[in-house]
This record gives sequence, C-alpha cells and structure tokens, in this order.
Amino acid sequence: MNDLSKIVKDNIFEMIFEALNKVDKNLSMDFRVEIPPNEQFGDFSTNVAMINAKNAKTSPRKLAEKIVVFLEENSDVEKVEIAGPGFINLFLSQEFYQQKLMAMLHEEAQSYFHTNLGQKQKIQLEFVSANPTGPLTVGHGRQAVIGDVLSSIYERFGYEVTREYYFNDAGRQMKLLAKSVYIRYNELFGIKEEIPDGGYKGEYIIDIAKAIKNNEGDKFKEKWNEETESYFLHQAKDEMFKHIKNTLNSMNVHFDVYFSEGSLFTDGTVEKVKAIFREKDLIYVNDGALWLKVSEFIDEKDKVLIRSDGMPTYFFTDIANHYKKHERGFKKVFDIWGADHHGHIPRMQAAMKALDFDEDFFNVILHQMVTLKQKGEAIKMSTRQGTFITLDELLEMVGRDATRYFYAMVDKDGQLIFDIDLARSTSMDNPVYYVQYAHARICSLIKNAENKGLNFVPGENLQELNSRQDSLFIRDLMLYTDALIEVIQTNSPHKLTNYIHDLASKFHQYYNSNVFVDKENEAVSNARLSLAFATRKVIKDALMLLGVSAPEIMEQI
RNA sequence: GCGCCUAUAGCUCAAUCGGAUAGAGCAUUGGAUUUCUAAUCCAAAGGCUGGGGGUUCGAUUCCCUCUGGGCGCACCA
Repeated sequence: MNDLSKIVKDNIFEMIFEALNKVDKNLSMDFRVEIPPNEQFGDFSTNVAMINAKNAKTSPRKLAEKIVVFLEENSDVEKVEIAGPGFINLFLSQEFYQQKLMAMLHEEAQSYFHTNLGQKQKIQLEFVSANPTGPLTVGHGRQAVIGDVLSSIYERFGYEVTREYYFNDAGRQMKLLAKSVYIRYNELFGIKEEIPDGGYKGEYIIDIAKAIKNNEGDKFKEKWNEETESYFLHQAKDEMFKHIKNTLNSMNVHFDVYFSEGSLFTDGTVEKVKAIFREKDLIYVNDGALWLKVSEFIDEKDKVLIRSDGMPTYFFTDIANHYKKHERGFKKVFDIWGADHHGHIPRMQAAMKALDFDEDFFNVILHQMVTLKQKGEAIKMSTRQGTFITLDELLEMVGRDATRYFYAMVDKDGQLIFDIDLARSTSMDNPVYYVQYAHARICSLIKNAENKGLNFVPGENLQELNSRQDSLFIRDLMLYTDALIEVIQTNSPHKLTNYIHDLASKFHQYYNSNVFVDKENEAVSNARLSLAFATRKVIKDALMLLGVSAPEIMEQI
C-alpha cells in the first residue's frame, strides 16, 4: 500500500486528488504532476484544472480556484498559485523538505529509495547473446550496458532478475570458424590455402591457431577430418568464450545463466513445441519444409520452422527458447535486440500467441545500431573480414567508466555514432567525470570538516536549510526514485544518466554559492553537510546501478 | 515497393507517456582562483525543433504527406 510513499510525484498526486475529490467526486484523475520548467512556477505543478475544465463545465482557472482552496488546507503546502492557462503551482513548506531529508539520512539509499514494484516476480533479461565466433563488437557493448543497467534497476525494485546469455555453438558458423582456424594453423607450417567464402579472417583466428600449434605441434597438419574439425571447433569455442567473458568482465557485466541453444534439442523442448503446434493445426509441410501459420496471427507470410534439408531455422529454436523460458517460470522476459533484428519481432509475437502465452510475457527492447567514426569517416564493420574495432579495444581507449556511461547516456532509439578520435582526445571531458567529481567533492568536504574539528552529525540542525535553494535541492534528491521508475517504465537507461548529471550540476552550483564547512557557524555547516551527505548517497547509488565507480578522490590530470 | 527507428544550437545529445521562455556538455567569447580539490561556477553568443498541412486552450511530442539518414523484408542467424 505504502509502496508509493517513495515516489514523490505520486505523493503530490494523492494530495491533489484529495482536493479534487472535495470539489467534485466525478472529475477525472487523468492528470499529471510535473516539475515546472522554471522555479518561479513552484516546486511542483499540475494540469488537473485544464484537464477537467470541460467536464466541470467551467474555465480552467475557475476550477483551479476551487481546488486551490482545499490544497491550502494541507499543512505541507506553503503556497499555491494559479498561472498561465490554468496550471496550479505548488510551493511546499521547508519543514516538509527537512523531514524528507531527515528520513533519507537514516537509511542507505538502496533501502530508502526502494519500492516493491516487482513483488519478487521472476523476470529475465536476455542480452549480448553473441555466438562464440569472434570478439564482441561495439554493438554488443551497447547491449551489455543497457541490459546490465536495466537488470540492476529491476532488482532494486523487487524483481527477481536473471541476466541471461543465449548462444549457439553448434551451427554452420561454428564449423566455418573451425575450418578458418585450421587453415591458419596449416599456414603456420607454410601451407597456403584460401579461407572459404564466409569464413573468418580476423587476427584472433591466427592467435587460436598458434595456441593449438603450441599445445599439439603438427598433429593436425594437413589432416582435415571429423576428429580434427571437432578438436578445432572446441578449441576455438573455448578460446572465444574466454575472450568474450574477459571483455564482459572488464565491462563489469556478469551473467547468471549462459544458455545453450543445443540443450533445447537434447531436452526435447523443440519436439514438444512442434507437438503443440501440430495439435493446434498450425503447421504444414510444403516443398519439403515445415511451415508455421504465422499468417493466422499477423499480416505476414507463413514462416519456415524446419528447412527441407532437415535443419531447424533460427526462428524455430528461438520459439523453443521462449517456450523454455515460460516453463522455467519467468513471468516476463525481455530480449534486448539490435535494430537489425526488428523484423523478427512480429513473427515471434505470433508464435507467442500461438502458444497462448500472456501478452506481456514476451518483450523486446530494441536499440538502434552503433557505428564507429574515425577521421571523419564511418568505419565499415564486418566480423568475417576482421576489419573491426572490438569492444576490447574501445574499452582500452576510453576506459570502463566512460565507456559504460557513454553507452548508457544515449537514448536507445537513436543511432549511436562513436567517434573514436573524439573519445580518445576528449575522454577527460566525458560527463562521467563531472558526476564522479561531485561525489569526490563531497567525500572531501566531509573529510575537511573532520580535519577542522567540526563535529558533523547527519540530521542535526536541519532547520537551517531554510532557503528556496535548499528546498528545491531536497526536492531533486527525492526525485531519484521517480527517475529510476521512469527508467524501467520506458526501459531507457539514459534517463538515469540525465537525472544524475543534473543532480551533480545542482550540487556544483550549490557548492559554489554556499560554504559547507565553517567553524564559526557550526549549525549551518552541520545542516549543509547533511545535505551533501544525502547527495553522496544518491550519486553513489546511481553510479553503482550504472556500473560506474564512485571515487573518493579524483586524481589530478 | 512494404515495415521499424530517426531528423532539435557548429558538434554529441536532452526535453517529465500534449504543457509555461526548447535545455546540457564540447567548441567560441568574457569573467570568478591566498580554493571547503577550478575535472568547478557565473555570463554572452548560438534555434522558423528537416519542409508542408492537420488535430486543440497549447505540438519537438499525436495524425497525414514530402525529403534526407540507419536497419530490415530468406528454407541466414
């Protein structure tokens, strides 16, 4: 019930709704609480009167006047104004904010800002999911960050989250990989052969070949058979996965489950799904292939499940994958896909319908592609040609904190153009340092207070926080939960970086216009340090959710 | 041809599921430093929000259309 107590806007909403009911019980609650663009317009504002004016058969401003009467009865309200076309602007009392700050000081951010939205619901986020045929790309980096940050926030709000990596290590691509390594291996003995069409030409293939030569010598030299293929395939796969996991590790991304596509065949899931479709009369054979009647659910042609050569399609195994997820007890699953997969969405939705799954079970978080730019030109990326900048290389150039922050700060619906030269040359101007600096500054302030013999006790003398700047600052601190909620409502991590950058900015401003540590004025110092103390909690928590470090000292450059 | 995403300051991006004067960072110009760490702050300049129509009290946001960019339209994954 009181789950909403930490969501500030919902608090204010209740306050306004109460007043609205006293005016007329039949009016619509379809109004919004907003943060005004300008502080002259109050701490909070609402469009309630404009929304309801028509139904109340009056003008927005007249309705507002009636609502304001009841709002003014609330002891938390300092002042109410009607402005513009009928906005109601609320100014809350200093005591209200002081109490909020007090409550915030007594808890850790992760518990104070916690809201039990999830109620331990089991959900899953599937992301990255690259097959072990090469190093991770900068595109995977975007997935890794979006998936990891969202997972952390869902966890914060009481969901039981599984971070999952789905992969296929058995397909045709893996065979090509093995062959490519084999050719490089022979090359080490001076035997030249062209890498076949679609084969892999990256440097890393040679590295794997060298490792095999080191361990096994010339054992496989010019001996291509099933045994050799199997050996090379496993070596390549193990090496690639080691490489991939290293990269994820240095990005600070950790998966709970690595799920093998192959297991869906061995445990009978694929057959089970086929049986269900057959029973529902949703499959048929044509031209030697097995088709699913997706046209019964969406405006598209039917799709192949099993090719005429007997191999199941990616579509089919992915249906089985999701059937399995359902069976594993997930109430909701999120697949994070690049824009190149968007055509896959409708047919998957059709399949989910065919299986009678709840409509909100299957969700796709789509992000647009990442492209690299260097010397003003776009770099063509091709895994097979091996002409790409890997995620590893990017991490090395930009650093983990900045890389993660940069990925998170751009709206997933927009294309991400990573300008390598810019990342290199201006990495110190990255917004992440701005936020980290705010954190370090507060650490330094508190240390400074100790050094000057000031006995700082969080929560004492809060009545000294009596300026408008103080109130608004506390308001912004409290809005942290609201920001996090918005992130998972839209699955958009960039809303968190927006919030925290803005908060850091407000803090830097405050810092420049107020003295925190003043031995002559201990009460005020104590109050302001309390404010800084709470700010540090929020920044630290936000950076943790973003997977970015919160340093106590910024090294001078 | 059809579908999805996108177009905002010189550059990279925001803008609270339709709100008030469209905001940050970088770059440019000017100011603040015996510092509670200047990786900061203050100020200036920079915009017919790609073009055109529509919906209404009100549009960067919703609808239509045109143009430009990205990505898809497989018995690939």
